[in-house]
Amino acid sequence: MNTLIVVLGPTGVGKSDISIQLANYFSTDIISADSRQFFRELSIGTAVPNKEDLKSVCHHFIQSRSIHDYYNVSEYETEAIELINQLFKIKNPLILTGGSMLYIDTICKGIDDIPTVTPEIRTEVISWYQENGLEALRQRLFALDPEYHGIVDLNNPKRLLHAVEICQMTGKTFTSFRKNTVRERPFRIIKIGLNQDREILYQRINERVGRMMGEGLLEEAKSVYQYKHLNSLNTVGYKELFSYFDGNCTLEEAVDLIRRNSRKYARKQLAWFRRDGEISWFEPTRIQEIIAFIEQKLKRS
RNA sequence: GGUGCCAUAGCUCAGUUGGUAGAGCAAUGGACUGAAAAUCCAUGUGUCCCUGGUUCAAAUCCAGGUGGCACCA
Repeated sequence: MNTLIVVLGPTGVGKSDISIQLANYFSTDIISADSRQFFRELSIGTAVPNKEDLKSVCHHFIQSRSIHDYYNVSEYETEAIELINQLFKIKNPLILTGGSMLYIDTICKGIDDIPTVTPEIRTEVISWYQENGLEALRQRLFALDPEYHGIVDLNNPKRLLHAVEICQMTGKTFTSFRKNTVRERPFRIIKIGLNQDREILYQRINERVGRMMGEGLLEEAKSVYQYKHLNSLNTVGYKELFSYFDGNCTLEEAVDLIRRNSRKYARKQLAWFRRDGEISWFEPTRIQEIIAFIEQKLKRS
């Protein structure tokens, strides 16, 4: 049976390094599950692997899109699963790595079939919300889909907006699309989680931000500043610098904020991964242990 | 050496006329189905610098001490 090795962990823990070592060891490719490394205009701030690494190991879904493209997790699922199935014809195991929790879960378990919202509907619902406010949005959802209204976080506008969009567009309830069915994949999945002492992780994150600045993150952010409204640029490392360009803070404050938001992101990732009982955790320095663990699992099939 | 100001949460500081303390930041936990590096929710016991004194009651008033800052010698 084919095997997908999923390498996951908080930002800055060293997923890329480990993945590249594993890819070399197993002579295979890496598929990215990183919702920001997709974008070719962003490389320093998203910490894409360096050129030599990209040359030595074949990476997929790295810088394959533009920040101007609309993209979502469902499209990613379709494309990535198709690619994985293709690659399994010639390579096994394959490696999936990245920090985007929802994207990883989508590859492992699938996601319900919900229609993609058209730009017209999205614009309409958002502007309606901006005019009428959160309470009105809640009421609109209650009228369209009382069941979802009962379970959704009523303080979270994005959740409410999406449900309303779907109801509005399809004439059906959002609930009717939410089946929560786990899709069986035709391959086995081994989840390798990387984590380390919180203090060391934070130190690594802080240092990495400094390194990014040294590599020219400021210039990179400047080059996309005019598109700052794009969702793809609502990203740690960029939004803080945009705020500096707007004159809302000093450069030093912006860089501090990047560090802080990166740390928060790491914590959020860990919170998500904590719920997943299928992950085997390792220190990022223990590459030999990780290889031995995988070898043992592979042998058992 | 003299005078003045300051000392409260990891940090920066609030604390009104005495009634045993609370903001921001940091930190931490949680949620999560097509915007996910997004979005949302929750969490504050700390010798109120120390020792005495006044008082029913002191972070708050008084005295002394210690440390810091400023100014004058």
